[in-house]
Amino acid sequence: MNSKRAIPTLHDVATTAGVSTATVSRCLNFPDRVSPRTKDKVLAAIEALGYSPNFGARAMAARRTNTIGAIIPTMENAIFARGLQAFQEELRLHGFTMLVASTSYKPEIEEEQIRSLVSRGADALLLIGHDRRPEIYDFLETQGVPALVTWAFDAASHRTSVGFDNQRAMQEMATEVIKLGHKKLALISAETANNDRALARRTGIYQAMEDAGLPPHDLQVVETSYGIVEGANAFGEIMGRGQKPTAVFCGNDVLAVGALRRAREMGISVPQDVSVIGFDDIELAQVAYPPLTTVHVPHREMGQKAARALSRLLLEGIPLEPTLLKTTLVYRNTLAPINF
Amino acid sequence: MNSKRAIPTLHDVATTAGVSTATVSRCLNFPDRVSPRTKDKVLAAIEALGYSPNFGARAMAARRTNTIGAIIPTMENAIFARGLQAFQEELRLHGFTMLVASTSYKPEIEEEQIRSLVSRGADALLLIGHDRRPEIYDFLETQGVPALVTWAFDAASHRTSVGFDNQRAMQEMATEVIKLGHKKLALISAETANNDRALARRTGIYQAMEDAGLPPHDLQVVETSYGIVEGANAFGEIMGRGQKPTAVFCGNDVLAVGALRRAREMGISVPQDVSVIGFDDIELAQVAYPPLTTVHVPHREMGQKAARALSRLLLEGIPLEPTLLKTTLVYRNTLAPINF
DNA sequence: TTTTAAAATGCAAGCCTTTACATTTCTGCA
DNA sequence: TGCAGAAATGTAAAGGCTTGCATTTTAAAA
Repeated sequence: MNSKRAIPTLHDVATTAGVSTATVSRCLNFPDRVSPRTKDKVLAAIEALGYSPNFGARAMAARRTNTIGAIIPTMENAIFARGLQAFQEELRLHGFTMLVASTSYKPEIEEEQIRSLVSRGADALLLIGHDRRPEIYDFLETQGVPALVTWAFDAASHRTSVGFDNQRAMQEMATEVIKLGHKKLALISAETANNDRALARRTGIYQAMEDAGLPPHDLQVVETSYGIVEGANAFGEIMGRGQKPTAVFCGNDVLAVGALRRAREMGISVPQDVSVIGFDDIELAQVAYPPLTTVHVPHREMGQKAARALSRLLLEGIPLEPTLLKTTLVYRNTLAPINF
Repeated sequence: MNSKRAIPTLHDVATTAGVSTATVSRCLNFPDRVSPRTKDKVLAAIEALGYSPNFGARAMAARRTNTIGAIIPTMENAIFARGLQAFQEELRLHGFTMLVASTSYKPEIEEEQIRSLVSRGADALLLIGHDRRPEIYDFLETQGVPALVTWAFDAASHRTSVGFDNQRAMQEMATEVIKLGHKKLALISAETANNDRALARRTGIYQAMEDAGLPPHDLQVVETSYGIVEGANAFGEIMGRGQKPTAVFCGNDVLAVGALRRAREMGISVPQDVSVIGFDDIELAQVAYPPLTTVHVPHREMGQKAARALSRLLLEGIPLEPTLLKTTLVYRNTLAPINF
């Protein structure tokens, strides 16, 4: 039947509409530069043929794609989802399309994905965190693809970032916790290798301890990969040891929710027996039981600002500017003073 | 400085390595068809130049992209994430790359995304649910892009699907609930317009009621959009009315978790005062408090099988085959018999 | 009407790869 | 050493679109 009907091209549309390919192309790209009558003919032909422009050819001829790539560690949880959603929505307003790729927190995969998105013609890239091989940045430079770092902020880095200060945020929280009398602290951290955010958060706690005259060395740290179950196990490990902490920091809310769950299973009351602190303030944090005390990160704002910055750069040539976003402490029900 | 250095092309690599473009191309695509010595030279040139193949040109010349597009309603929650992750992992094993796009549950955006992915050269598409305008399917046919429907199963549809029977699954659950003595039922449903899964789940409950001799008309239905907060509000609305149900079904786990939360806030005990039932069995369901009774959907299996089916089609020409996956009832702590 | 500028349209080159086919270089063996 | 066949490499066309420039049509002004 219709089996081997060839895919319609610009040329087919032009023939059907009785115009040149240039006109069809303009009709698609600059509708006002075409007379209404012609436009109608062309659109009718497009509709009749079921034509769809070939992106590759278009990208090659136009040397841009109106596409921005975002490379995130994982889509499996909400941490990046919300910010990304905002990023996409804002991008859409400016006529850009977002392409997402995920890396499972593996640097090799990240490099692969960066190359893949660049080769797919991404006009710019959104990256998470600063930490990657300089070769990658060189590559991006060679390819002329601007990249914006988010979810972290480092004024020192020459890579522009729109993000927040992971270390300071965690340090603020830790300072508050210490003020409440907690001295025996533990941290369930995401893996710090290749993850500057996790590292910065840990450093923030060390810093707060030092400032308070506590030996940083005393912080019990368990590193684990992402996931509720992983958080639960890490919590079990920590509370199973001799030296039980009175406050357990978690590198992110997902781990914290896991900790909360294991606490319940172990019959440990939060916050009476132990305080649990999260990071990120994703939806999960409010829903957890008890509702989680955590550090709020303005994910939506971050996504939106990142999108604006990139559109401005691409559309108007306005250079990227480092932007520091404020985090806030959200007190809910998992943190209590010691000996209350 | 390095400002206007042009982006390196295959041709540049060829010149640098002192070979023809054909050789460079082969070096990239069929490494064993090139002598080791030449390969070294070429790879060195590629490295030195920071070359990255132009995807568009490649797609155009090769007439395939090894890319499969997935279009999902939203990335904001875990419902699609897990299945998609599995889909991607399996795809990767077969040498394909996944491209994701999301639609915010809006049919117009979905159409746009379908066109966008097709025009980007997706060799095939993964779609959620059957329900869309026939024109879209015609378009896909014209473009020669196979599409596989998931998250739903309809043997009657001529669009092949790898999924589960939403109606039957919900019906089974409802039958059990009714067996426990529940007669006053409510449903917090996702919006059923343009969502055949939500519709099927509702129908499942109606069916179960009818089978049990209950008037389907008695089911209190509140439709709401996605989100924990929305679920909470819907629950509040239902429990604020005169006729209070003894069991509240939820179209998905996210809504259910919202319901649970609001119940707690209202001082309503689950399951003593009211039973709450979810759907999907995402991670959230286990973590909720109390752990949620729900319908388990084999998301990972679905993603994996979909990926296999598509790879087989693209690589070996084996036609897609409808595949029905089994759901199971997961009893946790939010469902209890009436008058217990 | 005629003239003139503006608007609409057409022509054709160029964007970067892959690949069928042609040609050259090896390899092993007589 | 010479030769056939295999392996490696090169040549050049094709693929679909955009866009600078040239040409034609339209509209407005005279």
